[in-house]
Amino acid sequence: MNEQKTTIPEVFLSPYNPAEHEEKLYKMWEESGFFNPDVCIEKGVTTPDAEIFSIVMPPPNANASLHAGHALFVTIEDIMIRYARMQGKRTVWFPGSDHAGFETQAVYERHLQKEGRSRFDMTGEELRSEIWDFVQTNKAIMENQVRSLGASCDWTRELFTLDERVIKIVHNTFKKLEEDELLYRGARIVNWCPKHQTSFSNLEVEHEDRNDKFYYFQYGPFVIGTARPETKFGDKYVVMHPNDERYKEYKHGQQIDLEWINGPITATVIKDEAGDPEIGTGVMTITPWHSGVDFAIAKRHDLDFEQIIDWRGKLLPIAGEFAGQDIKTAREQIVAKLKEKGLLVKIDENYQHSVPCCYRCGREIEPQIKDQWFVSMKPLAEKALHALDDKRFAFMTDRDERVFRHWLENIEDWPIARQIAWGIPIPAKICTQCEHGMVDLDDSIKTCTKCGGDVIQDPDTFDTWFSSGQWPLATTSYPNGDDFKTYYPTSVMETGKDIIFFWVARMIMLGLYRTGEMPFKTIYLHGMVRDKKGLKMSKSKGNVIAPSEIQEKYGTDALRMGLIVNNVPGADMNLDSDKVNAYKKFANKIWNIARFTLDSITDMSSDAVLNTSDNENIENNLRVQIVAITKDMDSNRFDLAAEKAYHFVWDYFASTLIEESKTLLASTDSNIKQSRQRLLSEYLISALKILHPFMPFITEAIWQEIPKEMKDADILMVAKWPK
RNA sequence: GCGAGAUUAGCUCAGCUGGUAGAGCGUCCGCAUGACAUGCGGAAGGUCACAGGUUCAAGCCCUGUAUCUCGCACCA
Repeated sequence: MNEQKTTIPEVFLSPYNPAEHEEKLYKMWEESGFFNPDVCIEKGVTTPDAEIFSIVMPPPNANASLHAGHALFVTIEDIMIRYARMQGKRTVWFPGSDHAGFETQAVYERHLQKEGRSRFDMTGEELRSEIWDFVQTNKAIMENQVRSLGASCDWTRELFTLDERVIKIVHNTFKKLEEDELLYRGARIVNWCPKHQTSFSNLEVEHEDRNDKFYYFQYGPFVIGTARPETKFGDKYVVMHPNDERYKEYKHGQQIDLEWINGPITATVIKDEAGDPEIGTGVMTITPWHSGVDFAIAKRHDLDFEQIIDWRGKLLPIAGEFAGQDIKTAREQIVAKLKEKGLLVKIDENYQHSVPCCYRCGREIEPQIKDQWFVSMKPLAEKALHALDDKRFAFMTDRDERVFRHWLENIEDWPIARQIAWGIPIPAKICTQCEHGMVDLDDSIKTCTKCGGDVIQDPDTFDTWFSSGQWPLATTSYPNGDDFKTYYPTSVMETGKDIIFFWVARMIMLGLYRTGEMPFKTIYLHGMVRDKKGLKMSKSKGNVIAPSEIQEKYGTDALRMGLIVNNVPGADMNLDSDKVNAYKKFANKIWNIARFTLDSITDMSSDAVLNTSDNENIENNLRVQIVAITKDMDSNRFDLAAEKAYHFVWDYFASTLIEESKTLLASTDSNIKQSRQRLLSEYLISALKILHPFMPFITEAIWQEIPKEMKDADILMVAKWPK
């Protein structure tokens, strides 16, 4: 120990203990007001005309604790924000939380189920009110977890997706879509989940590959094939390709009497190009109410529509003796009856197909016809494609751009209503007589504008993604807010690649639609966080890693480093606690570097002159590292920047510089000694700054122990990025 | 069916515009050395999936093959 002086603060005498510092430091940051750019301007940390850097946080669902994916996005975005702030940019990060309509309701329904209750025994109002309370509690927990991760977002600008401001924008968009004739209400095929009793967009439907039986039945003179005999009761149209030579004797519109499941029927021949001669026998019957393809054929030829299966998945009276049966149990019995009647030709036991399922419960989706609000997406998608062509925004990686483009070029209209209580109500009236729907923002419509009949409030709510798609508008207070004028378009949209269509594409389309401008300039999509073996985390596998547990065990800084190093933008990454532990050790290393450095410095004045070799060291070593790391930061390669910083600090600063300093500091030549002290001081200051975006807590904890004369700011968070 | 990505040390993965392979963990040997044993010094371990090609030079570029993963779409 150096006998001359003992300025070393006592905290350094024991290893770095994250739990001791993190909460206090976050409180200090939050109370300093520097998360808020207005305060930064007021206190001279940044200037009003400084370059703008803004991010809208993907609002976590207010229905559960944070998972590893949240920890990843908070880390990446906080790195961006802290880096920008240290560069003196006018920086803001808009936090928020999402009511997550269907998701939250589904979570809450499970709670109800545990209590032996069901939402179907409650009014929408009761359900809404209970979920509201549930969400308030979870929202607070979630926000504190975001804080614990070190997120330097501006809480004074926080927003919830059910706040008035959001609802107003969403309602106005709905109205504008109607005025621009981009909104229509019509009876179309929807993806209906018989369990959740709501419709979904195509994005919410998952396809499960299955091996099922495929049945061939005699249908008059034809043999038809189907995997779903239970839908066939109403089939009275037989479709084939117009050019199929095998069936040229049959004419379009020709009627044929034949025996079918429940007795004789009259079938009509339809020639349509949707009939693929290559599949099965080239002949099919159609069920327009329960199939999108069949629906389209029926529309083209103005055919009848009949519902066979009810909203709960049970057969309707058209099924005769099978009415009331659940379709899952009815199938075999129907086949048995057809066999009895001699109409079963054969069964292919090994038919491979993929079945649409509810992404949440896995139950088979039943296509149904339902009157729904749809948004015409093609005009909106074209605007987005033009913006992409004009390079008004860019993806970090080309592959994201290709995927995005492909989706937009093949976009389908968007059903935006959900039959659930938890969400933003659709401001519309529905006629009880003619089903006509009327947009009504101010509750002024009392009778049907079409038939004069009675109207009721539309009981549905918006698809969560319809409101989330307007999130950048809401957070910045479109259209008149100062934030909108200052921070829109935002600099970067950073979110998971799994929601590129759900969210990113919708924000782009709706943002362009409302403002004519892109909601953001750069899109950074991160991959999924998996467990240490690369498996998807799931409760059933028991491999879910809760960020809070990792934080407690290794510290938040270590978690952040574990999430960022080696994590290539867009690629999935594996979270391994051994890796996080390595960064816990690194945190302790930094701690001891600071201890050694501060202990070595006897003279705090910065006027010590660097000797030639130390000066060269700064120029050829420190500066070079800073430039390299800054370059990685500027290209959003935080994985590389973090790794460089790690090696620079450990392998050079600690292993080389400090080791050689031990002899130099003992020199009797005061110039050598003082020069060395100043060199170490510069290294420490720079290292802390470089590491701060990645490891904000420990770097700030050390910064707070550094004598004022040595530093350019009281709080590291607002110190200047080194050059 | 359309499209994308992956294949590098025992494990999990980096390697940015081509120049004799890197990290973490693990393994082996040694060590109290003005901070740190959450440490220090050292070592072993890779024909960079395979086959061709371009180049003075290829893990990196081109062609093909194999295996795996993911996304989208369709299904009578």
